[in-house]
Amino acid sequence: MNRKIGKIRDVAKETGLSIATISRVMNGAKNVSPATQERVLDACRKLDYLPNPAARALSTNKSRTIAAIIPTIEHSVFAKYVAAIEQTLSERGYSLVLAISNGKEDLELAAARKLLGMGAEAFILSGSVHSPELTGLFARRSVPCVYTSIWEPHSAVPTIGYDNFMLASDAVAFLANKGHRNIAAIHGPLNDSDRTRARRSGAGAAADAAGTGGIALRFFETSLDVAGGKAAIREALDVFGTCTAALCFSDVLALGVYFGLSEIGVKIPEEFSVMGFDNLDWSGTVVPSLTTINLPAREMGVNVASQLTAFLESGETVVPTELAGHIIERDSVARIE
Amino acid sequence: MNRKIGKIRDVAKETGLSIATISRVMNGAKNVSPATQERVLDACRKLDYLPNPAARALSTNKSRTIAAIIPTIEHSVFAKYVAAIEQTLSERGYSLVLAISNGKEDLELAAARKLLGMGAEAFILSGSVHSPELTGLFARRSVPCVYTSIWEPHSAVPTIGYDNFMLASDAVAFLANKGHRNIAAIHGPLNDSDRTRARRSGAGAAADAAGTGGIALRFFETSLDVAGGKAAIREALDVFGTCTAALCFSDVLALGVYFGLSEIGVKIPEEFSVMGFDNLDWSGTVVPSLTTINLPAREMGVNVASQLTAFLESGETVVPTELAGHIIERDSVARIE
DNA sequence: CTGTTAGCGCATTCAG
DNA sequence: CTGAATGCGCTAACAG
Repeated sequence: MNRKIGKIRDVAKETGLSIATISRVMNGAKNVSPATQERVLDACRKLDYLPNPAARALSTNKSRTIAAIIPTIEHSVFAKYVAAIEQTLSERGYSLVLAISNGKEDLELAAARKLLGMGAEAFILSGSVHSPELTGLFARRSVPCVYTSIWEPHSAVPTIGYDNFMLASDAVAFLANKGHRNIAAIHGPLNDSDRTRARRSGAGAAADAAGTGGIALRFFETSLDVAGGKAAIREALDVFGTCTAALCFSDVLALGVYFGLSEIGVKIPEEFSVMGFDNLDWSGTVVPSLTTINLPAREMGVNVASQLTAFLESGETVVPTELAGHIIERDSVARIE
Repeated sequence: MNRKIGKIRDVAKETGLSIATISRVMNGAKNVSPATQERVLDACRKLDYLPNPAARALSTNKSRTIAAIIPTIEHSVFAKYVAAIEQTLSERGYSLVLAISNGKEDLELAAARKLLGMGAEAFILSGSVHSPELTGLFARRSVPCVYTSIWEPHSAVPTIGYDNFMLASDAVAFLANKGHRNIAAIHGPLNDSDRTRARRSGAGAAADAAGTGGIALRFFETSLDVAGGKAAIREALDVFGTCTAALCFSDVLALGVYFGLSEIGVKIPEEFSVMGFDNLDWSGTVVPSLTTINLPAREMGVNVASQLTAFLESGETVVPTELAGHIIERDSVARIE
């Protein structure tokens, strides 16, 4: 019991007003005379009073806290995304509680329970695959929730994100259009990510669409980091020597491919083409600059945060939103015959 | 007012017990018969009851929430650090509220106010330079707080981290020992980071210690990203053509240097040596592998989180802790004459 | 424009 | 081992 910190009554006493008035100015109610308003504000500063958040939350049934559970925050587009969420939430007077699931459903569920038990008013998840208990929990308590990094218009839960299937498909088409017929697709663990699975399906579909005698596409699963990319390209070259291009489902993997290739003296793009996914901040700086797919990480963060707060504030229903991703053509993919 | 969610009274009614008993089992009190305990737990599951965090916080005056304000979460060692904090806090039943300051004192202060007003029980900051209002605020309310990423044994606020001055100094000594006499030190914005300033001082001190005719060290300030590193090495080569090595105060900058050098066909380490700082996960994978300084980001996160929760739980005072960083010698630095 | 009053949901004495 | 009563600090009607 910290007796040092001022409560609303102390401010009331100090100003000779009632606690109701204090509460009013703390909440920006309009029906307070400017004079008393000033008086109250002064007293607050003097006593360095801050409303007790728990009491306020108990009264209003609102915590002004939103939870995000993300697969990882390290080496990836998620960092950018989280930063955007935090900023936007912050501007609107909300806080972000963060949990990391490592892509595991059980960890995600546990985190969600904890965060709920911590007062989170809404949840931001990644992807559309979650444990049934989780979705049940949210449904029963009618906790607003949105799935991000994906675009699934028919999902029961609103999605805000990009179409991974289509984007990967576009990437393959792009490569095909440049003359590449044998493509190694390098991706992270399938188990942990429905986004990766969608991208894989999309790439496969595009390859199939090219018809017989069309595109040979082989997949290489690896760890989602630079070392993974490096190992994968080595393997790809080994077992799929005819491939002329690598499509990496993350720029991080592409960076690994760069170094794997550099190590064995293969020149990009003259001898081998590389394409990424994410458009991380350094992708235009590497040499050669990386042709990749821009994912609207920042917009996505801003969008979810805005919509969720708007819903919480005024009940505006969250509208599923597709954010465009697009190919950024730079120098790492060559046209070949 | 969500009338769907169960309150403690509903559970009491359901089990025919009193709310006090329910409260007891929810809090793991020992003085409850195993039988009733079971009964209560069943009812909780059935009604899918979760204690209201605000009410609980109001009663106990504890929110089980810890705030971290970090300069950035993108492209850097901070992501790893934050992940470690989150995991550790999570294991101990605490939540992490995150705010990003971009290294600006005013943003940091604003964030702190918000987080305090949100119920954060303790704060994790980076570096030792903070606005006086901030420190005053914490002091008056006696909010536990620790400074991280630095080591300053005499600081009034406990620090948990590494000695940036010493580490940078060691790095210069290491390079000098390899025969380098003209070194370009590349770093991010000085204004935003006392860690950077400490590293700069340390590097300078080491150079001076080498005495007259010793080390020529020139500093290049740039943006803290890959592009910044690339631009800086170009400038360094331009105005300090005699330098034979670049000491980068972040691996991210070193990566930029790699590409800047690659672009103009300068070979590492044969023609130019590069040293980093951070030991990011990819630093051993790049080609050539990067000689850098390992910063104990993960340990630091675990340490702060553990100590802070221990303090909140049982009042164990936070003990300032120096975490060792050390040089990881790999292939990017050559010995020269 | 300002004051009074009644809970918000739970932890916690204190009895029994 | 269990129940009844009190109050945490604040917001939100409702009065005036």
